[in-house]
Amino acid sequence: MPEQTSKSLILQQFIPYRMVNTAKRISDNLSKIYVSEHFGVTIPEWRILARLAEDERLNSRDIGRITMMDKSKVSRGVKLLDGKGLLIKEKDEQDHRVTYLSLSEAGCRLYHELAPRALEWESRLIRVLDTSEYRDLMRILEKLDKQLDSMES
Amino acid sequence: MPEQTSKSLILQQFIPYRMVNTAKRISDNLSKIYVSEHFGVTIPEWRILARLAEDERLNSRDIGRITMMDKSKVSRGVKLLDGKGLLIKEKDEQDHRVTYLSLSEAGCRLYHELAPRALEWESRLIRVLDTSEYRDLMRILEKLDKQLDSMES
DNA sequence: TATTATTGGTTTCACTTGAAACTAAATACA
DNA sequence: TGTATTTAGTTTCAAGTGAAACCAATAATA
Repeated sequence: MPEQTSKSLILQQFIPYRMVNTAKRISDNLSKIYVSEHFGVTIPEWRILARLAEDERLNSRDIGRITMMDKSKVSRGVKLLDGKGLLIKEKDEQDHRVTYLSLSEAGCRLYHELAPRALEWESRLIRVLDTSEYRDLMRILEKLDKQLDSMES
Repeated sequence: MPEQTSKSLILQQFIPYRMVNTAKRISDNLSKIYVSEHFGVTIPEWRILARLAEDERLNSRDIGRITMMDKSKVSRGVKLLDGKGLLIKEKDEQDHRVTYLSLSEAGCRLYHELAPRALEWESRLIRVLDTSEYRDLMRILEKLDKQLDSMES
């Protein structure tokens, strides 16, 4: 009987480890753009901003669902953005629990300052991938996401 | 003059966003195995454990450098593992600042309980990728890491 | 219509995190 | 030598996090 049947775990070849490490580096580096670099926006704020730039009049719940942030995070992000006058809030007339959020003038302006820099940073990052690799990565991420859906349920 | 030259940012197609989201889901799900599932090991502890299983007699600094954890995290992880009797510590005779760490009997045993489950979880995750996609992903992660190295400097 | 369950959103609380300060030891250099 | 710098590792502190409790409003059901 072999004393150690299992294929051994080598951290450098362990997908979860690699993905998490690389993603953290990406997040840390990119976030420097909006967090420090004179914009003073947190990551949750940035996500909400970006999401509202794509779709007007979302409520917190929608934003949470779409961006995979739990409701506390969204709530705090919204509070911060609102405090800076970057949002427009509209209470739903029918359902008084929900508030629709959109970007104010200032919110739009900030977004249009930030987005090009974020895109520029991304393009510098993925410059090392050729077009097929870029498509591969997207497809792989989609597949992994789908698999996670099924593993979570 | 065009009023909006920049390619617009769509969150779902923005690599940093996608990578960070997927990696977080992976981390959250996998960590359930060792955090809760009757092992009670934190993520930093697990990383140190796994790393020491691969290489004996590392000091905290080495572990930090290799696993990309800052020294506070390593320090706390080591303290926890040591408190459970999972480590062997040896002070360097020449340099009294450094302590070499190895797995104790119990540490080895715990590792050999955990590793197969982690690998099993990984294999369930990547089951959706065909062999070429698996290789693609590894190569892409390597390229991104290398690019991050150069962007950070 | 009263009662119960559900939902959108906020807040609390215990825990984790990383930057910075710190300690102790070793090294460099005057 | 002695003084300044660097390094291994710990601790402190302020901030961020998510689970759970909570509040108010709506929907479901008796």
